[in-house]
Amino acid sequence: MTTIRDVAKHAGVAPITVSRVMNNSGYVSDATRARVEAAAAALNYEPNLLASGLKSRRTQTIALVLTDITNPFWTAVARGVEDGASSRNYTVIFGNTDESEAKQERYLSMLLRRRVDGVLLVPASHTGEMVGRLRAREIETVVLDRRVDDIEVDIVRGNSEQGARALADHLLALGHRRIGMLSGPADISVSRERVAGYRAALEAAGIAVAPTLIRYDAFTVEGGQRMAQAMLTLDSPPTAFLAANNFIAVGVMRTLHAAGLRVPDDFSLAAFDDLPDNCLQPPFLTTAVQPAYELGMTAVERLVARLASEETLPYEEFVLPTELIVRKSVRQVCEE
Amino acid sequence: MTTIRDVAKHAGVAPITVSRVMNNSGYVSDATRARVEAAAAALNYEPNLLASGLKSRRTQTIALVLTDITNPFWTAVARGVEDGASSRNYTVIFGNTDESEAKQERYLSMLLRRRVDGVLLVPASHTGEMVGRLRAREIETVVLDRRVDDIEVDIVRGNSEQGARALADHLLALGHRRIGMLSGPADISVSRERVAGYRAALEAAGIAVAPTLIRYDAFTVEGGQRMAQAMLTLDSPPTAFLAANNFIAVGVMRTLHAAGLRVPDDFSLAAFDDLPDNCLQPPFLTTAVQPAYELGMTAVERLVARLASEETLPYEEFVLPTELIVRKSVRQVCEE
DNA sequence: CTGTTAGCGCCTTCAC
DNA sequence: GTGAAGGCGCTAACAG
Repeated sequence: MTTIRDVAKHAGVAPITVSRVMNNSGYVSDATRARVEAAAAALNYEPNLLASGLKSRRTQTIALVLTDITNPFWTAVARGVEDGASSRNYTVIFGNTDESEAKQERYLSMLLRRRVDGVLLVPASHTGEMVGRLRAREIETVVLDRRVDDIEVDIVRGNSEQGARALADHLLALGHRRIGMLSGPADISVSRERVAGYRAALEAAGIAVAPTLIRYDAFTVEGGQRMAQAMLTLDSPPTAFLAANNFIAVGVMRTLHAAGLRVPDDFSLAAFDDLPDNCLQPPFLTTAVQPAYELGMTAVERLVARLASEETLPYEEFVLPTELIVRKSVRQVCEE
Repeated sequence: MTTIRDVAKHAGVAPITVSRVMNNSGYVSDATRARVEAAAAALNYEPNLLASGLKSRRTQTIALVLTDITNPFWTAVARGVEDGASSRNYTVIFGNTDESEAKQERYLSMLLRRRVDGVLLVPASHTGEMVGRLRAREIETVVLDRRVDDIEVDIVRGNSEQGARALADHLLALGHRRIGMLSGPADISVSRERVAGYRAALEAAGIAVAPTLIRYDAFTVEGGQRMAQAMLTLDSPPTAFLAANNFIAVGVMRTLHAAGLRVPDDFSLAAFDDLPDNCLQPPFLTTAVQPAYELGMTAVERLVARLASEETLPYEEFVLPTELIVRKSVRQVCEE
């Protein structure tokens, strides 16, 4: 494998000059630059990023630690991150935590060993501990999707409260008065914010919030099934469901379908996050769509800006809007 | 940041002894080992993988170069790769080529610079050139999903021909005689193999293969739409479609739907690759399902085995079976 | 504009 | 079982 010294010799210059040409750092005359570039090309030289990272303490690597790449929402985020990173000459390494703090812990150790420049973190817990530990090692962090307690940090997230509010307002406007709110784990900020948006809508409409109509469970199909099942057995069940994410919505649909009930004829359904648009039937579900790709892209941009900046930037929160897309899963009700 | 020397000092040993403890290499007495481990823990020591990689020439990193992580098939492969790699202490870096050789080229250069130990490659072209160049740099490669010409290499792929054959046989058994084969780009091995499976089924059934009933286009929804459209305008259109991947199937469904035609009432449809199982309606499409996760897992396993092996292993081809799942998109025809 | 020196943190080699 | 020396390939800091 050819080294910087080989190129230097071939071009008749010192290794550091080759370094300056390859990195566009410092002054090099055009003539020298040309000679070095020719030599590098002739020898098929590829700089060793391990060596340069060891010396310069910058690895041009960022990590994306998320819950599960298999969820289409996160897939889109990951694609945004990868596009943003590779166009800025960063490489992405990624890991799935499956919401497990133990797995997150294991990844963290790996990232420290690799001396990544920065981390995009979807925290498995609501504490800022992980962020603090990264910062102690001088690894910049941008938190994605969720808030964390007790620490100031850059955050890039969709506007959960506004999105949930829009969905609930939409259901209310169509006459629904008993709306079942099916949320995610209670200790994750997005779950609480989506419930908060729901509450705000009901209160603004002067409707009492019934505790039995709010449930928390996993952000999964199974979670949605459990919650829908529970609500169907209420004395006075809801006329509409507000699902806090796409998988929960699928669980609701499956539960209703299994019970011989139809959407929107028997129950209305509105959901947070879109489903993959490559499903067979034309899109049907009324949703509040977060800009997943842009979330990923924004997060890398902020991280890279922070890495490139001389002075330390103030910590900011980037809240991207959520868009209400009305399709066909909600019907108007007239009486109740 | 604490180094191996700090730990050595703290434990009263030489740096090399710490190295031996951390890597489980060479003999270390239990007492010394305990002292070193205590020191490492006390100092929060995380070995610098850049430094160790520079010296040892092994980075514990593998790359996954695929077409587009956004396709649920590839997402599942990626998850399999990540799980397999992280359990063996490898980190995965990934890149999307979007089937572009230029992008693939750019990634390759990045991977060389990072001195990755191995590459899992979904080649953007059918030539073995990329594999050869990696091998020239002593980077082990396992090709995923596709075959390449002119070079021996490990390949892990689903059995395209068998899967297509099973789908075609199924359609034939239900009485279909005119089956439209909608395949991917003609220069990708899986496209040709799926057509080959289709041909074999027809020939075994003694049915002439009509050239107008075979088309090649992109593995996308748009490709599926174009091909379906073309076949609908034939003098005698097919009664069934065989889509060579999931996106093409979606394109077919959309085209038929737009034309007011229904599946399976008006046309039958069978497809290669499943759709994400989180679509709203219960799974409907009859498919030949490749074990995507296992493909990824198998590929890492082979790569890691190759990296760990003293002698050079023979190049093998791992062909995983494809499973026919009969659902509701195909109906029986009686006459023609 | 270009070069010299030194060292990043670790592991290979060889010695004891 | 343990250690000393040296170098992996690169660049920061300082000269000139």
